[in-house]
Amino acid sequence: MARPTKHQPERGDARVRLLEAARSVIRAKGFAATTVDDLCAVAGVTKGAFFHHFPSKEALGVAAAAFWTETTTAFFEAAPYHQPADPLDRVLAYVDFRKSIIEGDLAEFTCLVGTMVQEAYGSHPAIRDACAASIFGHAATLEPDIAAAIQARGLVVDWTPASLARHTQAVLQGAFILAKATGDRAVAVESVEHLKRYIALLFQPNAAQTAH
Amino acid sequence: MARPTKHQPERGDARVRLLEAARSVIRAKGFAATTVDDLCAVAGVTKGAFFHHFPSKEALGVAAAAFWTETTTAFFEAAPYHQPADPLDRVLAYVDFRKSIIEGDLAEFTCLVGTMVQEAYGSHPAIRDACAASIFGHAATLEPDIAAAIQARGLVVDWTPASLARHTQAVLQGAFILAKATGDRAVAVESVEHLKRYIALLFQPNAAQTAH
DNA sequence: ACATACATACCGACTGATTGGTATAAACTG
DNA sequence: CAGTTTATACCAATCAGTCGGTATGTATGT
Repeated sequence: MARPTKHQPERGDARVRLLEAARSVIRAKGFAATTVDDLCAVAGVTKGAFFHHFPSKEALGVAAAAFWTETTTAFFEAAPYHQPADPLDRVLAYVDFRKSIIEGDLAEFTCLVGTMVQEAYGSHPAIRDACAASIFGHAATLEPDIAAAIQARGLVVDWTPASLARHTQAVLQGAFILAKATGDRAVAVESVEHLKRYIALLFQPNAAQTAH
Repeated sequence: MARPTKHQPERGDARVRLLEAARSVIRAKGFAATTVDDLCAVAGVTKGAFFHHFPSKEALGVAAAAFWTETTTAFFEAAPYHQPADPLDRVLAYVDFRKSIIEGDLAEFTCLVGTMVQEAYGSHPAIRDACAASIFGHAATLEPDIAAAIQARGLVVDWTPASLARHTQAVLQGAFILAKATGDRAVAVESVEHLKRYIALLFQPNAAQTAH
């Protein structure tokens, strides 16, 4: 993957710099409003380099989603929320961890693929699929802990581990939208706290769990 | 509604048709990818008419958000979820109602202002503010019933009615994103059911409510 | 009654800037 | 040298926005 280049020793190669530029610019402006020239300027490359590495702007969108999947997967695998011995504690630690990384600028903590899929779902199926794979692939990593938490407590529930895992992602994506609307991350933190409270209540003994 | 007067011949015809076009096209393609020509074609008017009614594309975005607020406010005021005598039942009926209107095409049940604010929050502050007013104005309509439900049960809680009201909107917005990613509304319905279960658990007697 | 003056609603050809994408050559690497 | 990567110049298409013009209705003064 990484090829040694003496052409521009300090900076990474053009492809990665373009993907990093896409990650930040698209999160701030959206996919459609981001121009190829924007990305070239931020990455410090020319259009020739852009179209050498990506056949089209849409292809860059797909690659940016895949790049997002790679980097976030590594990030969450290395995160400390896997340490608790009890599976429920791991799930709650995940939510706490997600809360703790809501820091800094909006474009730094919001989700690239959640932003992109809103614009791409109708016009760019390839981007939509890459975003869906990213979101639901990440959600799937939560399922084993949720399932183990149910079993450890002998709970009988009318929902599935997969659906709760997806729900956590829905809350996060929605929290990001509200944060963008207010310009304040506090409203996002607040929703994540409601999510944590929900999970705690779900696993509380003797809770009558009926939604219908 | 109102017959066109002599002084205002066919008033609102072109303007309202453009706003209705914006409502559907922007929900399907996003704000940036929607062109003025798109809107004119769908509304059946010319560009001259567009710029007669709106000074800029951004101004149309603001007007579309205001139009969305007007129409949805009327829609929710007329909805049947206000009927139950018990305030908690009204809140749960609201969630059920939101679930029941997740029907048909994605661009028919998703939220215009939630879609727009993602693209506009950085580049178009006027649109962002109009979207924020729409989302949080709607959330605020839930607060009295939530507060009444707390009081009716003599509950002591470590969260506010306003924060729970905002959380309902976060879940809905996030549910729409997941639905756009899958192309299937089922995943959105699923999250709304988790939301309902959460609210039911919050108001269940003897629930130890601690999130921290 | 009638002309003048003005306001509103809309039309559609046009424009200057910008867009995604291409052509081709130069520069670097092994 | 051969292959890969990057630079520069360019293009056709498209974009938001402009502008002169038409049609219709209202207000006012005489």
